Amino acid sequence: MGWVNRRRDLGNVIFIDVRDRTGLTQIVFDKSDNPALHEKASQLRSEYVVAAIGKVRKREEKTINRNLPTGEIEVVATDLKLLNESKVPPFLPGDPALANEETRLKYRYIDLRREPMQYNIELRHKVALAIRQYLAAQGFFEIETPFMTRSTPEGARDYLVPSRVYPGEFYALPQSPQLFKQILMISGFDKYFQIVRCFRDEDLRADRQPEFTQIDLEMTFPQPDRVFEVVEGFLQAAFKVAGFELKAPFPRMTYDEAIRQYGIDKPDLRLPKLTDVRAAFTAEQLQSLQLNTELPVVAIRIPRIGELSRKERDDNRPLFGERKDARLIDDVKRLEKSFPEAVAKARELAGAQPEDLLVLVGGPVQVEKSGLRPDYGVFMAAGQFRVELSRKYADRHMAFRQGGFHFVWVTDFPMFEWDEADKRWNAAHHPFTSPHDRDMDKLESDPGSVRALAYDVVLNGTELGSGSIRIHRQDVQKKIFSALGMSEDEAKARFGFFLEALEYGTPPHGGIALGLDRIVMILAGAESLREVIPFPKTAKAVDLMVDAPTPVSEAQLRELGIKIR
RNA sequence: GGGGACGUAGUUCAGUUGGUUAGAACGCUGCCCUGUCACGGCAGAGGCCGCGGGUUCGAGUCCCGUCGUCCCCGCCA
Repeated sequence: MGWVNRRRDLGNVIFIDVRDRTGLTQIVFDKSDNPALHEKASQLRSEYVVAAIGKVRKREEKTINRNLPTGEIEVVATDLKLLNESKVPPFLPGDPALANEETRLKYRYIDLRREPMQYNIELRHKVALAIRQYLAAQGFFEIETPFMTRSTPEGARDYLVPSRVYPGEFYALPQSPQLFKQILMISGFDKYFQIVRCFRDEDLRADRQPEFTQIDLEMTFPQPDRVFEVVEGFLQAAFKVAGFELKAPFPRMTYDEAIRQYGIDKPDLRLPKLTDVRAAFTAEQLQSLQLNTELPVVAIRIPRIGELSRKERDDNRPLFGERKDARLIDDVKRLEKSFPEAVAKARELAGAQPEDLLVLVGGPVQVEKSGLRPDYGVFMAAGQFRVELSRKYADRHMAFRQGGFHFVWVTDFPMFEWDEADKRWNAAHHPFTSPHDRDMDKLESDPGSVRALAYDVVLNGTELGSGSIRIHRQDVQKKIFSALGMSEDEAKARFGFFLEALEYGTPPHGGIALGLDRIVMILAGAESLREVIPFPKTAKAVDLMVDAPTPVSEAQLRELGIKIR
């Protein structure tokens, strides 16, 4: 039984490819064997649903189709049941030319019949199952937490659900089960996990959907190492499903190292490191290049790529020109004429081979985002530039074709970030993250230097997950709120229920959450989350199939006490 | 909120400097065909050129607006 994938009518013999979740099978109808049945088969059309009864026959040698797993057999039909007809579909699941995504999403049920989508959804199932099995075997309980909960104005915008019983009041859909899982630790549930939907009302991207799935976990009494071990374990299990063996433990680097060596807090270890080659230049040389002598000169070494053409250089220049916080000096060939010794020294410092391209980037810097050291801005810009370059050249240069999965733990994130717009410190991860013991005394004097027991797991430059050891002591939690400029009353109003829970014997605890969609996307080799989510939203957060969101009736609104202006 | 790309047949696309009857492939319909497997051959149907306005003797093509899809920035603790 299955769908008619293709019909090949040769006149007196008809071949039907029947498709189901497992693939294709050829059914043969021969007029000379059974004229009535052959006539019936000639009425079949694409996507009709059929049941064929017959004998499975080994194909003759010259009619074997090596391209098909079932290509050595076929079913010789003795009976045929038409279970359902189909309108002519807007596109055929077997068509190699892919329909426009708008059409695919509107007719998602047809799109999902396509073999690649069937593969992705099956992969998603298997990955989730492997993770569940691994965590269950490690003693984790999967415990559900509410979808209708309390709005927390921190962080992303909440999706709100109006309460009918309390007009004017709202539930919020969770951005993550963060506080519930911490309370589960306080409740004595030791090891918790959940593969759970999270909701954020923010603008979308190829790798961001308003509802997405996290592998959320939390445990009592862990060191970060213990969390890493669990995550590495379930990632190994998940990647094995797709046929990849991961080596564990994953390498680690601190946030500061990542910024210094890769210019970004989610380094792609396949790419070469950055080097500060300021020491190669004299102060006069830097001034003649109109560079701030206090700031680094970052060498971006691109192995075995040769010199950039004028056009390639110009194409990439805007990446810096628009940012205003860094300046592309030039590629080294041109600088060499003015400062041959300096360039030679810079090459040496960066460990550049003759065929390597060196691109130099320098200040001045305009810090926009944080209280980090000002030179980080340059590094971040450089990191971005480098990634763009690597994509551009990916097809031509083996240097960037190294396959494989390069995981890294990035640890010791800053506890706070300076919010320039609001002139205050924000929690870099979230306010329940524990600072390092050794930095406790700097919470007030120098918040920017406080490091947190927060960590990210990064794969090939993509952040897969983020977690921390949490604060389990009331007094520490109060200090953090105060460092964030939150009064005691304010903290009580927002998180009172949680602060109260903290007072009743809270064990040390910590955990992490990883994006399931992103993991599956990477394993599927997909470019967008929409390829691994059965019913995704468009970039404007619309479901094209069910046509949501929609206005609702006056009666519904009245019942909720809501007026639309 | 901002920037960019795209929108032509059911689908994927082409459409020259603005020029009179808008094309191709796949799909669809009919006929032919006994070993195809992206079957093949012949014939045919199928178009509000996203929508609205403007410029022009004349607009798929130029201009303005608008809607939709995609990508990026902001945003996403």
